[in-house]
Parts: sequence; C-alpha cells; structure tokens
Amino acid sequence: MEREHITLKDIAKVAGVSTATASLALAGDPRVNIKTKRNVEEVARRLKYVPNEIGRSLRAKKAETIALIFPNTPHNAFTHPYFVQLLEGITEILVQNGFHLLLSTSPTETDEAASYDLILKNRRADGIILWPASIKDSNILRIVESGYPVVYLGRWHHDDVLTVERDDFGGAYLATEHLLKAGRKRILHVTGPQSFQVSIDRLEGYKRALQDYKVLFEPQLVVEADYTMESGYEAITRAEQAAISYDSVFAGNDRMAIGAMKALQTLGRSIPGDVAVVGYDNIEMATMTHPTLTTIEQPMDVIGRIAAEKLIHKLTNKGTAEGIEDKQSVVPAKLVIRESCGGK
Amino acid sequence: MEREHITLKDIAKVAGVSTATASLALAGDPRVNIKTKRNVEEVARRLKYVPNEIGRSLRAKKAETIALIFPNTPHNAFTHPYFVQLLEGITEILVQNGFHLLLSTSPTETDEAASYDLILKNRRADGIILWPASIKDSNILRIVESGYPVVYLGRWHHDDVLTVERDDFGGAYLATEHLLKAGRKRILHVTGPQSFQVSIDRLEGYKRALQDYKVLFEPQLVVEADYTMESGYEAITRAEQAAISYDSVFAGNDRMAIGAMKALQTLGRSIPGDVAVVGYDNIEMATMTHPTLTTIEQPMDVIGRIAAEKLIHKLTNKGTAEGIEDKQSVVPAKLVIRESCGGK
DNA sequence: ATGAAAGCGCTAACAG
DNA sequence: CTGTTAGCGCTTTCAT
Repeated sequence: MEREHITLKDIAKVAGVSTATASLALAGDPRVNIKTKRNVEEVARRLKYVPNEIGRSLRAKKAETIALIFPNTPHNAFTHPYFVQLLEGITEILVQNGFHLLLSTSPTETDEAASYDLILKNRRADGIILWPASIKDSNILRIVESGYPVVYLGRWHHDDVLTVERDDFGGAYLATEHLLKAGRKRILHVTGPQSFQVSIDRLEGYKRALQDYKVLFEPQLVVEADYTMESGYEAITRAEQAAISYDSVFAGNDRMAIGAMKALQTLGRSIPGDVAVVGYDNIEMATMTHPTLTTIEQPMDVIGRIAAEKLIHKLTNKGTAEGIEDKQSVVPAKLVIRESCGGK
Repeated sequence: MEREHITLKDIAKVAGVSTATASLALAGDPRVNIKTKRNVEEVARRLKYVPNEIGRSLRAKKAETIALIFPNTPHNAFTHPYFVQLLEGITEILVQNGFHLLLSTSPTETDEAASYDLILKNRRADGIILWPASIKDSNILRIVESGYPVVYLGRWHHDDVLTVERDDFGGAYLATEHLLKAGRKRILHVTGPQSFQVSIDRLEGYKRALQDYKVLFEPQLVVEADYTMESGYEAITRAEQAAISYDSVFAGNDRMAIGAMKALQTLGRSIPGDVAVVGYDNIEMATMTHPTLTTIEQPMDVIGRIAAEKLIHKLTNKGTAEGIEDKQSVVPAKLVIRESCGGK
C-alpha cells in the first residue's frame, strides 16, 4: 500500500542520463538530442512518471492554483442558489488553463482576515476570487487593496481593483420596463432589506425605468421585505391592508415573487390578468409555479468565467478572452419571459 | 507590488539564530530556550511571517489537502441541489482539522482517469473524496481499488473501500410506510430511470414496505419517469389514461412529485384528500408548493462531514468522531412531514 | 548535447 | 540548548 513515488531521479537513472537532462527532455527543450528525448519519454511513460507539483511549485514560486474564498455566514444563504453556477464558470476556465481550485470558507467572521492572508502568504494559491459577505467588511478591504492578485465579485470603490459584478440596476430596469411596456403603470416593488447594496441597486433600477417611461414614482408602492417567500406573502397582505392599488408586482427576488403570487391568488386576483408579476434570479422554482414566473436571470457562470479569466490573465499575462484587460466588468442581466406577465 | 516574502531565513537572521532554531522555536519544541523562543516569536510576529506551506509540504511529503472530485457530466445535474450541502459538511470538518479543499472537475468523461491519477500522484492532495458519476465507471474502479486514500460517496462492492452512502432504500421505505400508516393502500410509485441505482434502490424500499405491511405489490402501480417535473406530470397522465386507480403517489424525487401534483390538480383531484403525495429530496421548492410537500430528506451535509472525517482519520489516525473506524457508513434518510399527505 | 551543482523554504538528524 | 548539514523533487544556469 505504501507505494513509492517515482521521481525524476528514477527516470534519469533508468534512462541513463542526469536529472537535468531528463527534466529538459520532458519539458521538450530543443537543446536535447531527439534520441535521448525519445528514450526519456519512453521511460517516463513506462514507469508512469507523474511530476510532483509541490516540488515544481517550490521551485517556480507559484502554485498554479487560485482560491475561491467565501464567508460561510448564515445570511449568505440567499446567494446560495448561484453558488454552483459560479463554481461551474470558474472551474471551466481553470481547467482550460491547467489551474487548480482551492476552496476556502472562513469559519467565523473574525477569522476571515487571517484566512485571507494565509492563503496568499503561505503560497498555497497564486491569487484569489473573493465572494463578498456583506457590503462593508474591513477585512476584505485590507486584502483587496493590498495589491495581491484578487478579483472581487462586486463593486469596489477603487479603480485599481479587479472586479466582476452583476448588474442589479440594469436587471431591475429590465424587469420594470417589461411591465411598463405591457401597459402596467402602478408597479408595486417588493424590495429586500435596504441595508443590502443589492436591494438598493434594484430599487434604483426600478426608479430609473419609471422615470424614463414618465411614470411618477410613488414611495408607497415600495414595500420592504426580507427575501423570504413568507415576507413576500406578507408584503402583499400589508399593501392590501393599506389599500394601495397596483396592477403589477416587481419583487426583488423570486422567492418573494412566489410568496406574492400565493398571496394574490389567496385574495382572488388573477395572474397576470389582474396583477402581473416579475421576479428576480431565475431560480429553478420559477419554472414550476403556476403561472410560471417571468424573471431576471443573472448568469453567474459567466461571472465565474470572467473572474477566473481576469485573474489568470493578471497572473500569467495570457489573455484568453476579450475584455479581460478591463479592470472592472459588469455582467448584464437577462429578462426571462414566462407566463406571469401575460404577453409572450 | 512585488512584495518579497519573508522566509524562515529572514526570521533567523533578524533574531540572530539559525534557521533550525527558528523552526524549532516556532514549532514550540521544548528543547529551545524559552527566551530564544520568545525572541523568535517576537520577530516572526513583527515581520508578519507566514510559513510557506509549499516548502513544508515538500519536506513533509503531504499537502494537508484533500480533493473533492466530481465529474461534470450533464446528467449529473439532478444531484446538484445537494452539492452545496455536501460541500458545507466537508469544509466544516476540513477547517476544523486544518486541511484544505481542492475542488476538481473532470472536464470530460474520458479525461477522468487521468484527472484522478494526477491529483494523487502529483501530490497536490493527500486523499480524495469521490462523487460518482454513474453506476459503473471503469476509471473510478481503478482509483478506488488502488489502495489510495479515497472515500467513495456511494456503494462499493469491495469491503476494503471507504464509503459513505445515503440510504435510498430506507428513505423509500419511510415514504411508503408513511402513506401506508395513513391508510393508503394503492400507492402509485413514480420512479426515475431504472438504469440508475438510486431508482432501483428506492423501488426496492417501496416494495419492502408494502410487503411488511401486507399490501400486495402491483407492477402496474409503478410508472417510470426521468426525474424531471414534466415527466412527473406525464406519469400521472399516463396512469390516468390506463385507468389505473390509486389513492396516493410516491415520487422518486420532489421534481416529479411537483409535476404529479400539478397533473392531479389539473384533473380536479384534491391533495391530500383524494390523493396523498410524497416526494424525495426535500428541495427548497417542497416548502413552497400548495399544499406543501411531504418528502424525504437526505442530510448531505452529514454525508460530507462523515466522508471528510473518515478520510482525515485514515490520513492522520486522528479520529474526530465515533463510528469513523467503520469502513462503510450509511446515512439514514429522514421523513419530513408537510401537508401533501394530510395528518400532521 | 549533456552533466554538475545550486537552491526554492522548510524540517530533522546529528553534533557540539 | 543551538548550529551544521542534508535533503524533500524540481528546474536552471553554467561548464564541459
């Protein structure tokens, strides 16, 4: 069971050359005689030689690895649906470039700083992709502005920092515009907590669309909830009690939209007849409701891909796609039209 | 921006000792003088010294890292809902033990073998957790039976292999039993493709429960679908056309259960009045349907935790929890009672 | 075209 | 108690 690993030395010995030559031969260096090269390769293949990357890393001072760091805080939960998609995008690019992915959670919020530092300083990874926990985080600040190779998944107030962000403003604009174009004028916006940047941005997108379509913004048409389905349900109930009249709902996420639909159906309103509904996120559930939910999709796999490309570009200067040179990228959201808004 | 990393040598120089002493001092070796130790620690702290783990790994011949390998094949999609949970369980244990997690997808099926080998042979990780793609996979076979430190998430036909598996049989038994206890006798079982071991096991659990409760198994009450919501819908339609009578449905997963509920509602059957429904998986959506869906939960975080513990135990001989000594573990499923079956 | 030797950062055996 | 030395596996001058 205790298998000895065959090293370059073994190959060299068997092939009757020095390790230096063996190394060069396997690296395909043109200086080495073609016959020797063939021979070394033959031996390596026969002995199933696999280079030890730790040795190589030590020498090269790089690990060919990037780390994805995400704080495992409870309220991060509502971003979870995207996590797998993000991962898919990232891994796709990494695999293409022969990089590895180190996944790192910060166990507790206070340990975060340490965690970030370690990963980079201990040379386990050459760069990191940072999935933000909340709007402000002094720990993140340090690492992001330290000049280390970091891609931040969100907005950052400093132009030197590489970032990839989704377009919450634009997505909300799209959603609102869709309702406006369908002739709806009184759009109830169920927002998430306004302490989150996401919620603020989506509200702004909503406002801007109204403005562009010359519809007066009415503060009473904005009701705050907390991104859960239940809170979406209650938001409608509250609006009802307040006797607010509206012909459509734009919810800050799909869960709230689904809660809202339930509430509306309980109240006997038809969707989209009486009230049209748009959500945000395009979670799987949006395809299964009745009626199916029109919503905004955020291509998290694209975000992952761009982030990985940016980082690898910074690390290796090998650009793999266009636009990678830009420090900041905003990935546009997409309108996914289903039944809950009528039309097609 | 090109920061020089401070190494042990730097610490030693500044502290006026040899690197050996510095190393011992930082390792807390009792042989080194307390004053020297303090001094070295002082210097290390002041210079913000972080040991280079690559160097350490090379020396120690271990990476303090385990890899999670999962094949990124399309039909793996239906297992996705669990992936994040699994990850949570794994990382929790790894963090506790100071291990790192390397995530590895096999880009294509043919590359899998290579991918498995590499991770271990190139010494990037000390052990791996294997998330199986399909029932049979000759690539997996090699690595699992190679004697390398591997934990396989599923069943394996060889007793020496470390495995952690969920209990599909038991879960299906629970679901069926729940219906039987509620007085339902004609349980329609909507299965997934019988080419998957999951589907087979769940069908077996269903049969066994019937048998234990002295209810005759009727083959016509088993209809095969493909784990999508649409197929669940169609399964009911087909059963209807075949004029099969039933008073309840046990679906092989929640998606099909939801599809089935839709179909039943379209047909004017009340749930659970006319037909009780149980799903499997406890996806988030199960809490949002109307009525909410009674289902079976598989604690994937527990599976992840056990897998990580087993592996670390094998690697370090440090047992962190009971039952880790066992080569094989089966993690029991749990019945989650909601509205779709009536009762409470 | 090939080999000898140095060194990446760390630890451990052995002296002193 | 501390320093010297060697070596983990690899690559890369620098000689030959």
